Amino acid sequence: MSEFMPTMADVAREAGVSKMTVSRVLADRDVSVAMRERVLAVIEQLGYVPDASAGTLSSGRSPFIVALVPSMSSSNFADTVHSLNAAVTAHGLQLLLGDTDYDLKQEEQLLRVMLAHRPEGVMLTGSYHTAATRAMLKRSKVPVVETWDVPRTPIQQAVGFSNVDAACEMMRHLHERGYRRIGFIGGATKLDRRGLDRQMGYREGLRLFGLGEPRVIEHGGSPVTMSHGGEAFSLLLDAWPDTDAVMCVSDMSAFGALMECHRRGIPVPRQMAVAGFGDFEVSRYCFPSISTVAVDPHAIGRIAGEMLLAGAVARKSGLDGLSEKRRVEFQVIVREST
Amino acid sequence: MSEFMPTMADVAREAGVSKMTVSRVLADRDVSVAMRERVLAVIEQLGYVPDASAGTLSSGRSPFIVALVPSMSSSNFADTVHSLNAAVTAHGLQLLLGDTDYDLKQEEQLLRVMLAHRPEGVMLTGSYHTAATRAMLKRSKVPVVETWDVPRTPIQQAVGFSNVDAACEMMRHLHERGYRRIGFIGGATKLDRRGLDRQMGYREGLRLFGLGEPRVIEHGGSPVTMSHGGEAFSLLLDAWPDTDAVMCVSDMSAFGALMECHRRGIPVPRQMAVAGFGDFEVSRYCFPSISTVAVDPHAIGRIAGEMLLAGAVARKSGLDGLSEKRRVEFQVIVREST
DNA sequence: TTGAAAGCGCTACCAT
DNA sequence: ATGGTAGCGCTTTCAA
Repeated sequence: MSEFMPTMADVAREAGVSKMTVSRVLADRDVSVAMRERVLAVIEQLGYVPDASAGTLSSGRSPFIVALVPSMSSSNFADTVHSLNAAVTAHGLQLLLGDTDYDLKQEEQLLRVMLAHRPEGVMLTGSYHTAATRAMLKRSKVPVVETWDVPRTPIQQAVGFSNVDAACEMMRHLHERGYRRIGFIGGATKLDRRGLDRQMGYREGLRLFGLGEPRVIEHGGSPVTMSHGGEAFSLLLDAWPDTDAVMCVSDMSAFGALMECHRRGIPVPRQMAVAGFGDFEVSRYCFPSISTVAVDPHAIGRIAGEMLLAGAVARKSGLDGLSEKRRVEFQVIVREST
Repeated sequence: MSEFMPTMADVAREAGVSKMTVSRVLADRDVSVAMRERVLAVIEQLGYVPDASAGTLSSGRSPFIVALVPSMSSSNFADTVHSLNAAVTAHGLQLLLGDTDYDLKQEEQLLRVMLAHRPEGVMLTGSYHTAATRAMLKRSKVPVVETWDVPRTPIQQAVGFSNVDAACEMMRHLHERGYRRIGFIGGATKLDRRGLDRQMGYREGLRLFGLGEPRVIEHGGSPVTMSHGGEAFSLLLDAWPDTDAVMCVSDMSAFGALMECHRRGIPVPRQMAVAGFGDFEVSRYCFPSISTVAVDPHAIGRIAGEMLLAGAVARKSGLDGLSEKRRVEFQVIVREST
């Protein structure tokens, strides 16, 4: 087998046509049926694969949409990415995916590398970014959508919900159920702004319903894990033994807390209520099932895709910076644990 | 603000040097300190971002490693990808990630698109692929590594373990514990070959230890979910009420089965043992904790990265097709559920 | 250490 | 419906 990698010129020569005809066949433009078949046969026979960088350079059109998430292991973000992917793939684009590990500085560096591919759009997670990140995005004129949060002043477009409000709704539910000594467990890291917003919602709920001083345990890094939840719950009980409900920053930690209750023989919800956030699979199927705040990660991904596509069209028409905010619903799902 | 996107030529002119000097500064080649600083200042001031497609086209070197996984939502694959990413990022490469949805035909189509970027390497999941996939890979001469399985005849390199053997080891454990009427629950789809291999291991275990006829429930699609597990477990009890242990194709379904036991008041493991596969977080922290087969997804990703990097070097030296198989350890982890 | 020229493989544009 | 030419922005190669 030859070491040789065929180019469009090879296909053209072999088929006895011009490069342009080959290019048109691949782009599905106007070519006669006979011609198309002849060219396709040669492509097949040679095993020709077009070179994307040449195409991009020549046309000025990139096939990429950049998507930056804090973690791919989180099913929420994985779901958002999956739907975003479906949305953009339908338009012939592909995802260039990056994993920031909950680190804004790393988000900035990743973005710098990825902008070199001149993407048609950029999806970011959250509304907190470095100044350099914002500057790069502004300068590049690329369509941008921030997700999972709705900032007061988005870079451009945004789709998400208020984590503060959502957490506060869960507090309303707990209060209505009669719980009065409610604790909160979340991560120790300042990097997870959505987690901090949820804690703010908890505090707002305390004030709103007159539930006294905060009982907050910050423990563990990002992403929040089940074991963090169990440990944090133990710390919470040490600090405030009379706690009658615990609100968790995520279903993962809620599950950890719930299992710790099992181990200690604490009946849930009779003696201790447990609330989660995110509607992860585990909270629906565990026993007792965990009350949680449900959002639709797929909707976020799908809408982000639509916004980016619209932004790409707008940019081509010379229009500047769409600026739309869209909110997705969140909903307190009451299950057995509260 | 201008609509204009600066090129290397702009930087060069502004700095009063040639394009080559700018290129060298960016590549960190030999340039005098004074010159470097002058150029970097202009780059900063202009907000210049190099164009990756031009660079790729000109140098013939792509910055991409392609990674194709059945699903990003599975934490096992997410972990593998994470480690692969760490390994290749250290060498200045970036991942082009694809999600096949457990569909070999989609794997083929994704690969076709991604080969257009002339990647330096390709990571595949599993050892089953379409003929066209194999042909493309062979022709492109790109370094390839198959993961999560160790095929008899890999396309090139492979890193993984035998799912058959691993499942059989779990059967040995169950047999030693005294269980004799063991069922198996897995997915209904033929697409998950690793799942089928695990079922084969179950059947081999039955024969090896003289445990009678198979009790197999195939239920639900890919990826396997917790709810599939609960439903399949119910079907298993309907079909073979005297079952005393259930081996599950994944920790997800094992957890579903375990929760179904809770609901039915079946004590675990006294009346029913539950075994999983994959050592997911949930199996370690649930109650009772679930015995499982642990593999190291991070090791698979890291080794895959090393193999690909080695393959890229070999290719540059004109060498052809490295062919190495590496096995990672698996281990039966005994917990409370068996 | 720096520069000039050529060319990577493709598509836009204008002809025919 | 098809072809020819120019050029995208960079790196390679060779020269100074």
